Amino acid sequence: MQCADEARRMDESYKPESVELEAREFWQENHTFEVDEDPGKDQFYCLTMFPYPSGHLHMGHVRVFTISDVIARYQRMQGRHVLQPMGWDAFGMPAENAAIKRGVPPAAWTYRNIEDMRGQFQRLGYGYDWRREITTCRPEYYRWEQWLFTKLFEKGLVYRKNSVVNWDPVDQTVLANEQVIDGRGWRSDALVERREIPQWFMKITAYADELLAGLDTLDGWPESVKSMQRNWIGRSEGIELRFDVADGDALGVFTTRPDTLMGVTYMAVAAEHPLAEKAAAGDPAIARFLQECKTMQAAEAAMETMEKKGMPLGMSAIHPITGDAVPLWVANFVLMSYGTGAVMAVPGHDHRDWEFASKHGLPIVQVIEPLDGASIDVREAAFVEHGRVINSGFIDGMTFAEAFAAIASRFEEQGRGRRTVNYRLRDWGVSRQRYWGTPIPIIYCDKCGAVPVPEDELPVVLPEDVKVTGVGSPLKDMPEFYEADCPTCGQAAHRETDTFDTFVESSWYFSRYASYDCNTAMLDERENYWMPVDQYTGGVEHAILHLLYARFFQRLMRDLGLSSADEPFTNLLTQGMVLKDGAKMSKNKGNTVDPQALIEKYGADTVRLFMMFAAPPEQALEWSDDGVQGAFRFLRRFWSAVHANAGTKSVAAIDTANLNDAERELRRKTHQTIEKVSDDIGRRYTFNTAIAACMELINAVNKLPDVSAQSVAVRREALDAVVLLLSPIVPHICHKLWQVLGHSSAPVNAPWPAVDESALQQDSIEIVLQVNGKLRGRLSVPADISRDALSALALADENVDRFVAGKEVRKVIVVPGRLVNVVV
RNA sequence: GCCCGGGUGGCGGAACCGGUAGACGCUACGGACUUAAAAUCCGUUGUCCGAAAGGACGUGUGGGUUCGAGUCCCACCCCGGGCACCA
Repeated sequence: MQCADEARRMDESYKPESVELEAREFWQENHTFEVDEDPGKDQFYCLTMFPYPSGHLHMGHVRVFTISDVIARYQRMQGRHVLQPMGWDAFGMPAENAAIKRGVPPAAWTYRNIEDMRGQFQRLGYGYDWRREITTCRPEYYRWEQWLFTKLFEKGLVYRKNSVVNWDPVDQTVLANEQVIDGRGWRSDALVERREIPQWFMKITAYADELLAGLDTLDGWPESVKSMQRNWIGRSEGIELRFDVADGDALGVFTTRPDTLMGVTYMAVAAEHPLAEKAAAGDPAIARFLQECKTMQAAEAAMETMEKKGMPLGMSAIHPITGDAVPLWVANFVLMSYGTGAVMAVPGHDHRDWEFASKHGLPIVQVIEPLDGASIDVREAAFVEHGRVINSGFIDGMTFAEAFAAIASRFEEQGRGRRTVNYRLRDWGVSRQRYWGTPIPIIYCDKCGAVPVPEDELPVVLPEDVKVTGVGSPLKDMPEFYEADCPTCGQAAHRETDTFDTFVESSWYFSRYASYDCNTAMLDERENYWMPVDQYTGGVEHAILHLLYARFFQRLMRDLGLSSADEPFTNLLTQGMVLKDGAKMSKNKGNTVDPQALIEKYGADTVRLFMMFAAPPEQALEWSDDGVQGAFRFLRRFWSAVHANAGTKSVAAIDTANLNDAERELRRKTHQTIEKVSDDIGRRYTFNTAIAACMELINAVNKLPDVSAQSVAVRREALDAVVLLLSPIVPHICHKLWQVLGHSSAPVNAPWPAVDESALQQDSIEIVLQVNGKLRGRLSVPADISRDALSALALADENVDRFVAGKEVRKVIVVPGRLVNVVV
């Protein structure tokens, strides 16, 4: 007897490892997640931002891939034909750093990491079509990227120009912003210098207006992301005008505030501006200042927070209206690469100009007054809002728009300026002076210049067996790589040794999953079946760069006839970070938790459940070991609740007319839960509240212990529902429990449960009673009660009466189905 | 500095359209079971006053709108993400 009990208990106890293996084998044997194009089916493309193969899975990965997998599995149960692929963003700096540290070539290190991580992903039960796996460092992938670049070259959408990099004078190498710490090289500790070198650019600005307008069509994107992109593109209407400089030079500037033109009291140019260099030639102090400006980081954040410095150049510009002399300064915060490298300064009506003027004792003049006539003093603070023009001669009294038009027309007549649109967005510099990246397919010929590598010579293959030292790219020491014949004239030439920014690979991989094995073109007609991505999920840190570049590439591919979609991602979900002790999990901080160890201890379902339960996906998630334990406990309760109710072979049909109150209430709860979970997973992506609702339902099942046939049937209905509702989140345990409940199908292939509206009906509802907005009582009333009857009942209530107590009732507010508020 | 978020019990969070603040879970405490421990189950758990009934206070800070504000408006403080070569 005891032995039999023991045996049954063993059988019924939850053992994640075997349960999860069984489910995984089922999916694998049935090729469950392998999908091909089927025009008769409603397709759904569910994609996660692919990972960099760092070698170890971290909690951030588990979180984002689980979110996406839950959505994919839910959509599948909705009857959609779901594609969920996976791949590797395999080029990047960490491989070079590992190579320097350990002497392993980046390629070998990367491939090894991919093997390790693929195994970990499979253990987590994600429903990927692994046949479509993409690895960006493989020539069969990047050859198409090289091909695209040569097409863009032909279309004039790429060009070469000088631009600024961080130069480490000791290591003789270019540093990434991340490698500059407090203005010094991370390895050499040398003061980093700004250096201009020729680099390739893609004309993203040619698409600025379209990228901006496209945001209005992205109803499935978070407003915050769209807003960040709008501000990043930074479209502004203004005028471009020319200030003459004393001895024949001219200074072009752009302004969005021509109405403040009479308030210009000085001009500032960048250190690299020709006028600054001209002044420096005759003045050692200016030359020293320009030299000082070179030891400055390229990052905008560093620039904006540094001390604003400047000095007069001893030259003047001529004000285009008054003809007055305006002093010319050089300033470290004006950048040669932004706009014209010069700004007109209006300290009375611009914060930064005001600060600089105050510091250097430059005059501050008021030329705008507030429309409401409020009194202001520009000596105290800049007034930056639009207003009415004053102290400005022919434009006095005008509004912003009137003054803008008047100034623009005058300059256009004089040929001194014109109306124009300016963008904050700059063209995308794609050259990197690094080895581990896609070779830029260009050959430099002394006679023919820069020549794209012809299609039949692609791919330009990156040699993988190299020694990385950290000083320059190994490609520069490999004549077998860089020696080439000019494709045009055939004479000896040399190959570009720079590689692409790794953002280039991630700007089109989503399309390639559809045409993953096509070796005759970048994309084929299958692209049209899957694209655009229905649901894209990834870190909010990619809100601007990656997502903007991908939107740009989508348009490039469209304009080359490779795709018909304007936008690559219809719906976007940005997930928050995983924190521990309030800080981002990172190796540096030593606060990481290894997902692998947890999976071994509790199983994949527990880890998935905790991740989805601890916080809604967009928020930061605080790690908690106790919370993981709690998730495991819940799965055990879930397991035993199902087993406790699975004994009866045949379950009676539910006779809805003959349920007692408790049974009817449990049924209502079952269908309320189906309704809520469908909305939480399908629309709101609030997986935490979906799980909470399922927990409540299981608690309610356990509280209905009656063994009558109808009670058994109602409990089974609830458990059938909850197994299906939780199956996208904890798919392995649900796969097993579905069998335990006597079903021969698998939840992954089952339809999503439907709500029985009649089960939701309620005869009486609870109404809250308030006096002056404070809760004073509750009332159970018929669901269809009239407003007047409700109002009368409320006033008659003794709790309400206690607080009304003879005072005059001024108003009674009735919110049907919710509350009555008596105002006295 | 600029752009975008966030701030609710001891903790993670819930409250979806301005209508019961604290669902669900964790922790802690009390109890049951056990020779014992673990596991499990039951109960309590925002703060203060009160024996209780009940009351007052309470969503970063200060103001405002409203019958009613965690939710809307204004100002401020703190924390996080991004700022173009980390991915």
